[in-house]
Amino acid sequence: MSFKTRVRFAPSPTGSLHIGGAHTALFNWLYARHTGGTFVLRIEDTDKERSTAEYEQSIMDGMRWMGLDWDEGPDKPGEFGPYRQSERMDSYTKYANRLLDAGLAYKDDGAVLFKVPTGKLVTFDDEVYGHIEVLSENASVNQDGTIKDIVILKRDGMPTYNYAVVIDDCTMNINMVIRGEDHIINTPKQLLIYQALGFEAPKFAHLPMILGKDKKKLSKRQGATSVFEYNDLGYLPDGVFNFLALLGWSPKNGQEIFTREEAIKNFDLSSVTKKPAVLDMDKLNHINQEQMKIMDPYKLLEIIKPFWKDLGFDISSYSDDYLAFSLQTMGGRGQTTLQLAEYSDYFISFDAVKERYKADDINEEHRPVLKKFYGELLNAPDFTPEALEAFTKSWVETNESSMKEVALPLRWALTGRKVSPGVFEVAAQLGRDECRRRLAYYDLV
RNA sequence: GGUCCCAUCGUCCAGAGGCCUAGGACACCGCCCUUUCAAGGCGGCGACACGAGUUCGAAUCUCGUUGGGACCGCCA
Repeated sequence: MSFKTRVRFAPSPTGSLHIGGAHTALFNWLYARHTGGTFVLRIEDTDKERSTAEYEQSIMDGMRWMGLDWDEGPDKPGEFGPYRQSERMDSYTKYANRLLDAGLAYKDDGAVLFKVPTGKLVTFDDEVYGHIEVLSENASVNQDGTIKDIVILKRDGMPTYNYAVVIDDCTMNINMVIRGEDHIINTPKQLLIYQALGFEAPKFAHLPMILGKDKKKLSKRQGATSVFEYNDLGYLPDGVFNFLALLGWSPKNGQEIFTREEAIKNFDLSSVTKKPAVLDMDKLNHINQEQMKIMDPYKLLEIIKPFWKDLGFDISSYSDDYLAFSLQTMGGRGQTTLQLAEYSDYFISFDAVKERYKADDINEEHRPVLKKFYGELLNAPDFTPEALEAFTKSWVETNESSMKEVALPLRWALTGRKVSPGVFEVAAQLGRDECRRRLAYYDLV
């Protein structure tokens, strides 16, 4: 018997895709891909006031940015569509009538309410949290503790969340519901509706919350809002992906830096943790850096290009080969794409160097020595890092100089920075002519 | 207040009764390499919330306490 997994990510288009939503979407995606199942994107736009088409678009763009593709959704018709709740009104009224006819629901002020039964023990076995049971009269209560019947159709005719999810998950054949832990408390209410309708409930897997530094639930105001902000801050989709995957989960083999393929292969719902996780930007930085290291240099280049442009650099005269190798030469320095773009600016702009470095630290007594050395260095037969370094080492020895004395000023003249990759690697990448130009500008050759 | 959930280094995770004088990663600190570190190497600091049980033996099981979180909308 073949059983195909069907999971869904069901955001409401009342805001962009934020980090918590991305986390939930990611785990659904991982589960679907790991099991070879189907990942459905359903838009829960029953709040007519706050839902917008722009947010819906933004959420989808955010998911695409993260590399989370869905198999069925508003833009990808499938046999269980439509995929916006606002377009599924027929089923909501149909089942509401069924409940009404059975005497399990009633109308009040134009709304339809589901009558919460008493004395029933509602239980379910969460894939992450284990066995959970709640007395039906405790499933939905007012602030004062009295039973509160569940509104299923609002006065405006739209279904409420707890009702629409049940109808949709059921009619869309969703068999595994993976969502945030904040919904664990809603599950008994939904289960009551499943039972009243005679539906078979899906399995549930709740995910631990992601908390801010203050250990409070991440709100729209707190921390970054949309995942796109992470892009602007310099984070790779792969970095955010890897980082988020590690919040509440870790592969059995202990690997921390992994590709999407590895994550899919190793993903396992049973090893998801229950404890809420605090978002740690330091860790994100580190993972992002590691992801930049293993990323294909030409792909990384395409991501870096816009940052260089934003920084005001014109890179049109450089080949992709030169640019990509320049990034390679950076040797893993920089934690974000933004930093990488900044740190590597001397490969694409001498103006940036000139702005930073005025050569006023050059001791005039030493200038002749430097000129002599750089003059010879520029004429080195082989302009490779190894050859340049070997040449320099022997030169400082025979001329009673030191590496520090000649290499440090060279770094300053070439990069305008105190810190850089090995200066001979930088020189080789810049090329003989460019090195000559820069040294000449500072009157060092 | 009520209901539900959670509880291992500052943070993220390992740990599913003896392998734990609790392991890894990030951060932090120190050392090393080197022409520099924003790269690399090595090391250090640092936790089982508390109390009762159960057991020959508990971070792991049970109960309680404490602490934290979520939810209590005709929002989702």
